[in-house]
Amino acid sequence: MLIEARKRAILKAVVQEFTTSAVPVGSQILANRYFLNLSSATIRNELSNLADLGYLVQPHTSAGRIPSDQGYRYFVDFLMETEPLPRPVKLFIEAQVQGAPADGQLFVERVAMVVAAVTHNASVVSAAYGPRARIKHLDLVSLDPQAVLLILLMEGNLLRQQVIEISQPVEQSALSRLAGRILKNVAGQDREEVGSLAERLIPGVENEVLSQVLVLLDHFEQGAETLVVHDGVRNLLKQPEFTDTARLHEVLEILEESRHLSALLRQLIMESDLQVVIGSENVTEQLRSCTVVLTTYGPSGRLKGTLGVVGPTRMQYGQIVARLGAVARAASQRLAEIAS
Amino acid sequence: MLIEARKRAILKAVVQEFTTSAVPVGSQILANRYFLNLSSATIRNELSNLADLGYLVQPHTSAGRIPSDQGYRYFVDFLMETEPLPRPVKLFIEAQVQGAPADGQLFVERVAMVVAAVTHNASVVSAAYGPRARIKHLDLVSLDPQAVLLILLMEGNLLRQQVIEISQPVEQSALSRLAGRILKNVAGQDREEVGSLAERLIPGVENEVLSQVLVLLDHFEQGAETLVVHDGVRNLLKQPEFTDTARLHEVLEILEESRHLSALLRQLIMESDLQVVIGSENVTEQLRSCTVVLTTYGPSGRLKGTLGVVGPTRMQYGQIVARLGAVARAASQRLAEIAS
DNA sequence: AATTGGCACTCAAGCGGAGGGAGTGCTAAT
DNA sequence: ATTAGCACTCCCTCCGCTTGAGTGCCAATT
Repeated sequence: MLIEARKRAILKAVVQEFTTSAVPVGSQILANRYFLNLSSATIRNELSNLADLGYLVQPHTSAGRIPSDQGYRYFVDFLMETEPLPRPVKLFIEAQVQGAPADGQLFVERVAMVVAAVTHNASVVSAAYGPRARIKHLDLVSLDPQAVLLILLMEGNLLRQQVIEISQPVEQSALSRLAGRILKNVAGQDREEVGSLAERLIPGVENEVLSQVLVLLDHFEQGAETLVVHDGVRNLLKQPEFTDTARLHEVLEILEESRHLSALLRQLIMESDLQVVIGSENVTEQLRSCTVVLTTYGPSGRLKGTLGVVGPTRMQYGQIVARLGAVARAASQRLAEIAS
Repeated sequence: MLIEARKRAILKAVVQEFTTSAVPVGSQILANRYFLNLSSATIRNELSNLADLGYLVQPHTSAGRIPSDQGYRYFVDFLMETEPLPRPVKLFIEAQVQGAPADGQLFVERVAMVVAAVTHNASVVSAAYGPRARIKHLDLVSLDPQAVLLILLMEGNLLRQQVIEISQPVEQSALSRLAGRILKNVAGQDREEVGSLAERLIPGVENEVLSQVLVLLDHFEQGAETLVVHDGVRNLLKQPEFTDTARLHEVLEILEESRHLSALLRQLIMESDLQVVIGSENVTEQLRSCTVVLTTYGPSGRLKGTLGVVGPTRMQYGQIVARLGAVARAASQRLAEIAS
C-alpha cells in the first residue's frame, strides 16, 4: 500500500499543482518547480509508474497527469498537510460564528454561509439535533376549538411546532397546566425515555391532547425532521469542472432536495470526526464527480450536527479540511454558549 | 402606444414561438404556422416595422427576430392569455399545498418547492408576516441565571426566538406568569399598539425582562427578519440562456444572499397583486437579463406574503402567471386554515 | 396601396485541414 | 539509476470554405 518516498513526493506535488491550476500537470513543470535536482525524464518515468499504480490518470495520450480518485485518497490519507489559517480567515470565522443568532434555524444558516465563504465551495450544514436530543421547553397553545398547537424547543435552540386536532374544546389555562406537567416530566431527559411516562401522567379530559403529544414527541425523536441547509452553490459556478451545466444540475438535484440531502448526511454519519468522500467513493450517483468533506460540531458528545463541503474532486483538501475544522470548533463553542 | 391589429398578432406569434423554441423566429415559420394567408414577404415587412418600433430585435443581420424587453412588456400588458391549468398541475398544486405543514417556515419552503416545480424556473417566497402581523403566543423560558429566551409565535405560524440577558435570576414560574400577563395585553393586537402598554403592565423585579421584551417586539415589528426562501435554481440550468455560467452566477448572487433577496421583494412590494418585471426594468443590476414575476398571498388583507418566479426574460408568461396565481390561491386558502 | 415572388446579400454555424505546442515514451548514453 | 535526445501523439486554435436560414429590396401583381 505504501509507495516509496520519491513517488509520494511526486504524487503530492501533482495534487498540489493540479488543485490550484486545474490544468493537467506535466513532467516539465514538476522538474522546474518542485524537483530541481531531477530531470524531467526521471519524473516522466515516475509519473508513468504512478499512473500504472492507479494514482494518476491521463486525460489523453499527450497530456499531463491528473490525480485519480485513488490518488486523491492516498493524498488525503498520507500526504495532506492541513494549512494554517490565514489571519483574516480566522477572524472572519470567529466574528461570524460568535455573532451567530441563538435561533437554531438561523444559526445553521449562518454556519452554512461561513463554510461556503471560507472554502469557496458549496456547503451543507445540518442542525445539532440528533435522535437523542433533549426538550428544553414545551408549550400548548389553543388555536381554535378544534385545534391545539404544540410548540417544542429542542436542544440546539430549534423550535418545532405541530398542530393537534381535538374533538372537544380545551381551555388555554388547562393546556398551559398540562404543558407544564408534561414538561416537568420531560425536560432535560432524553426523548426516548418519555414514552414510558404515559401512564404516570394523570389524564383527564386532556388525555386526548396528551396522547397525541406523546406521539409527536416520538415523531420528532426519530429525527425525521432534521434541519438541513445548503449555501454557496454560486461558488461552484466558478470551478471549471462545472462549466458544463449538466454536471452542476446533478449536484443541485441533491442539494436542493432536502430529503436527499438529509439522507445523504445520515448515510455518512460518521465514526470519525472527519470524513472525506472522494468522487467515485460516493454512494450517491449524482455526486460521483464531487468530493464531500464532512465533520461534526456540537458542544457535547451527544448533541451532534453535521457540517460539510461539496465541491469538485479537485479541491484544496488541506485548506478545506483546516477551515472546515475551524468553523466546526467555532460553531461548537458558540453553541455551548447559547444552547447551554 | 397601441399598434395595429396585424402587428399585434405578429408580435404575439413571435413571443409565443420564441418562448417555446428559444430560437430567433423568421418570416418563414410565422407564415407557415401562424399566418397561412400571408406571404413571408409581407410578414418580413411587418417584422421590420416592429423592429423599428422597438418591439423586436435581431441578434444579427441575417437572423430571425426575438422580442425586446419592450416587446415582452407589450405582450404581457396587452396580448398575453393566461393558460388554463392542466389537470395534473392543478392536482399537484392542491395536493402539495393543502398538505403543507402548519409550521410557517416549512410552509414557505413547501410553497417555494411547488412554485419552482410548476413554473420550471427558480422561485422566491417570503413568509406571510408583515410589519403589522399579530402575536399569537408568547413565552419566556429560563435558560440559565443570566439568560431568558423569548419565544414568539407570529401570525402565519412563524416561530421566532431571542435571548434576553438579565442581571439577576428570575424564577421560571415568575417568567411564565409574566409571559401570561404580557400575552394577555398583546395577543390579537397589532404589535404597534404594544408599546403603549408599557406603563400599564405593572413591573416588579421582572421589569428588566419586560422592558427588553418590548424592545424585541418592536424589533420584530419592523419585519427586519422577514423570512425569504428560494428554490428551483436547478431549473434555470436547463435554460439555454444560462449555459453561460457567468449569467447564472449573477442571479445566484441575488438568490443566495437573503438580505439582497428580501430587499428586492420589499422594493417590489406591490400595489397590484401581480407584478411582472422584465429584464432591463429590473432595478437590480444582476437581474437585468431576467424576468421576475411576483404576486402576493395570504388569507387576509393585512397578512401578506410574496411569491415569485425568477427566470430568463424568455419565459412562458401566460403559463407562469396562471400557475403562480393558482399556487397563491392555494397557499392563501391553506394559510387561512392553519393560521386561523 | 397593399401584397407578393424573385433575387442578391449577409452572417452564424458547422466542417476540415494545417500548424503549433505541450507532453509523452522510448532508446541509448552516462 | 539517471538523463539527453528525439520521434510521436493528440489537443487546441486558427483559417478558410461551404451551407443555409433569413433578410431587404425591387419590380410585378392584385
